[in-house]
Amino acid sequence: MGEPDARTPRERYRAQVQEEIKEHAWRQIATAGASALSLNAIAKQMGMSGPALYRYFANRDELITELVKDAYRSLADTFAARTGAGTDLDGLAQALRRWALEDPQRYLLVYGTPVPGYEAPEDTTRIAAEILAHLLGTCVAEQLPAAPGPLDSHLLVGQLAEYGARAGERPVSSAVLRRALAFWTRLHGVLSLELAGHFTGMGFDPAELYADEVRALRGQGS
Amino acid sequence: MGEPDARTPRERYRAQVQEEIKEHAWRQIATAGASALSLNAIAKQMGMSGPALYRYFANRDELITELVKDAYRSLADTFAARTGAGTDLDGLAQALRRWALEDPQRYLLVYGTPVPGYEAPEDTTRIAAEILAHLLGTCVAEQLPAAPGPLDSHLLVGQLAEYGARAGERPVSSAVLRRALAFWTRLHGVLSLELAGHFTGMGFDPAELYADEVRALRGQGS
DNA sequence: TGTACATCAGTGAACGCGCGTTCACTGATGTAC
DNA sequence: TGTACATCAGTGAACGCGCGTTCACTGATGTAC
Repeated sequence: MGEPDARTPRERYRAQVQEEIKEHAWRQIATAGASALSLNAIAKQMGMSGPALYRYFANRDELITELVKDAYRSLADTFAARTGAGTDLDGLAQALRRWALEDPQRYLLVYGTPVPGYEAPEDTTRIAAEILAHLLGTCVAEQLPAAPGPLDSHLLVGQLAEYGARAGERPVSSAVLRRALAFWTRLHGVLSLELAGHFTGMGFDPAELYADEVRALRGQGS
Repeated sequence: MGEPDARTPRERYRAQVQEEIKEHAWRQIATAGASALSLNAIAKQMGMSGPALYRYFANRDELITELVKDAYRSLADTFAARTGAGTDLDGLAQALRRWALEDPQRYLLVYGTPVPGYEAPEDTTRIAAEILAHLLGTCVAEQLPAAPGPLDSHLLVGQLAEYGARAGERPVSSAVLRRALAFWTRLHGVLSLELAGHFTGMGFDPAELYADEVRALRGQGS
């Protein structure tokens, strides 16, 4: 610990306040959703005047962009930590679920209904692709049973390959790609409905449904 | 045509204006999302003053509730029309996709990220259960390959049974229930990601991914 | 058929509120000599 | 070490806006006798 901090005190302070703003933003999103995010409200909670925030973010959209990027980054890191060692799909799936339940609104901010009028900048989609690449890489490494599907996208394979999705020298067949995408969509299906509260009052445990889907994807059962 | 309308002219007029308000509301939701729905804006578009709308809806929440109910009702009817005759899962799945793409925001309003602060009243969840019951009924009728799963919810089966989910006298096993739920979550997974634009730029056709999932659910391929 | 009354749709003014954002300014912190 | 200057964080007032909602009201439409 204690590699010397190259930043000036001002820069450190600046980064710290910026972080504090984001924390309040997340707390606000957690209670009222992303569309209710208000700069003035954040400022008030921090004991500052509204305009002060414009020292740290050009406008509301830029703050949201930063939150989206942080969310993607956080999930990408979670996946990266997993794919390094054990490389099991099970672990990846459970990590995803834990990450989602840890902060539902964070999950919904990136994978839920898009904020109307907000357009994600290019670098966020790059991180999103990196996340998908981790998934694809793990699918390749685990040699999943890959049903032949018509899905064929050299474009996507090419995009994902940039992020080391190849996992060794095994080539990515379109069947594996299809499998990885199914992995994504199925888990998202259960997760998003659970987070939206669509299973409440139905008398079963969403975790079991989730586990079932993981099992089906790995080839035991359908 | 032409069964006599028991309603008075005033009632007919009232219903007509109410319908017109909803249409404008949908158009607004389609462009800016549900959280941006504004009574004043609707009134302006209709050439009325804002307060006039309070003759037709007690407040903003009641209007949203009505829209949610209409959306559920619409999907339930679509399913009902299908399950009556042919009773095939394929048709049901395609009908769902068509219904979703026909008006993406309508789909997202009921199955997307919940509007923060808005709580769905009991009768909407009843229609939602009816929709699920159609699905379960079709699963039972088609005798899907049902992998044994731990999912067991007499509560849910009981709820769904009220809406004629039993489909003849075949009992609903927990395995079939699990299958029906997977049907729902998997299709929603593909659909919601597609509607949110998460597949754009990836170079494949979401319809194929969707068709793959339907095929897998029906037992050909995994 | 005509009159008296009740019902109800719609208006316009008003209330209080919070929003994003700009602007000119003050005061503290850092930098250069 | 001390002074002169530049940088930058934060303030307070202000702008224009749209929101949901209430209220007292006008005027048209329907109902009862």
